[in-house]
Amino acid sequence: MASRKSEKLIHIARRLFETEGFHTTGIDRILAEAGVAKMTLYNNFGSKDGLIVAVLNRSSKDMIDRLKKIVAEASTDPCEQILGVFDALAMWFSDPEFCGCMFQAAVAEFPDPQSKPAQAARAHQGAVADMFAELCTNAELPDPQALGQMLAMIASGAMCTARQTQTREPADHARQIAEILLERACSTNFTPPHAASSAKSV
Amino acid sequence: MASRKSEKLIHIARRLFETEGFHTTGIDRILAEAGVAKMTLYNNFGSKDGLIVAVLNRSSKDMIDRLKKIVAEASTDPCEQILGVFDALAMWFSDPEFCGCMFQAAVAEFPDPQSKPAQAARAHQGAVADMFAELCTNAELPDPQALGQMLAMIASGAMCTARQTQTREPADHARQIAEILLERACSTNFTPPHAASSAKSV
DNA sequence: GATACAATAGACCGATCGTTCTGTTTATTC
DNA sequence: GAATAAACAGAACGATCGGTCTATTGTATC
Repeated sequence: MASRKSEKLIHIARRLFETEGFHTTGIDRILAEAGVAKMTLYNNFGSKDGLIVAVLNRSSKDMIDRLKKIVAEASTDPCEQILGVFDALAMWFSDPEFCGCMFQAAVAEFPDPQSKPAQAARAHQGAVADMFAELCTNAELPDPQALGQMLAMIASGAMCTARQTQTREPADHARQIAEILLERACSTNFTPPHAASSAKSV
Repeated sequence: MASRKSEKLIHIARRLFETEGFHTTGIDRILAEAGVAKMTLYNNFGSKDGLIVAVLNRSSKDMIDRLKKIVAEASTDPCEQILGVFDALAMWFSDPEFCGCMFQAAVAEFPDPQSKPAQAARAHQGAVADMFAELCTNAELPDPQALGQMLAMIASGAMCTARQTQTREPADHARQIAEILLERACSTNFTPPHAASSAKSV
């Protein structure tokens, strides 16, 4: 279990699914590039859909882990950390190999909301929103849950627009919007996070 | 040309592509539901890809025309009109038959940026941004071009998140963000459109 | 060295896909 | 009513797909 072969399959399949789509990428293509026999795939994942789900789950975990790490290394200030996510997006979009968010593609290719890939995409969107919400909580911002969802939505819009327009601009726009949003949230009704010594209201 | 049969094909194909995807929807299925012969499709559109492009172009035109109409009927105030777009999104998401934005799906299913469907999607995103920019110009907001792109990006994020989460919340969040953005844009460095008589800065 | 098990290559299957071809029917125009 | 062209139904094509089956090879453990 978790053999070297199935790891290789996940790794190769992820790259192919990302760059060429789920339906258009045939099983034979994955097997050839991974140098793995067909039966190994079916013994480990049961079906192509099984492999797809495995790839999605792995990708979600990897992406969020990596984001948290980048963000933690970027700054100790919670608000700066939130903006760091959008800086990471900008770097991602600048990569010539950038080809959009896998999970948005998964939802598009598997329209049935009950399908496993759609569920995985839904879970991923939730995980991203939760990550943002956690950072908002750290920043002592009001209503971190809603704010987290908004930030995740802005990030989604940036990813999808970057894919459509083939530019990195959306990341910068998204960062600006996030800045404005955080500024507003800070000044509304809670203690400003940057002036930590001030008295709490009421 | 523009015969009743090819209109029927576009109409039926649009619905099927929307609800079940481009690749998973077979030609035979479209023909059966449209009650059209196979050769009629190939005589009118040349290929399945030709039909897909025709559907995308038609959808883009329809969607933007309809949006402009809704917005014009909603209010005469340019800022209110901008927010009206997000109200329209909210209504769209509430429709139980809502299944996401066709153009996002097209980009996902046709990863090659040079492909015709990808180009159509890029053109559509540009058209939406232009529409927002025009409204921003009417509202005498600063840098309407960039603002238009931001608003289009927020709308994209809402559509994509609504699809993933199967909720209408994203539309409300998007509207809130748009409000904040407009508020900021009004008060920054230009003459506030609502208090037209105030002195210009500097 | 024998046993057990995983992984191999590759033929094979049924189904489906987009597309082409054939021959017939319908509608339009003179 | 004849002529032209469009739309029709449906068989057939080659290709590809996901998945199964078989028989062989390598590699551990006892």
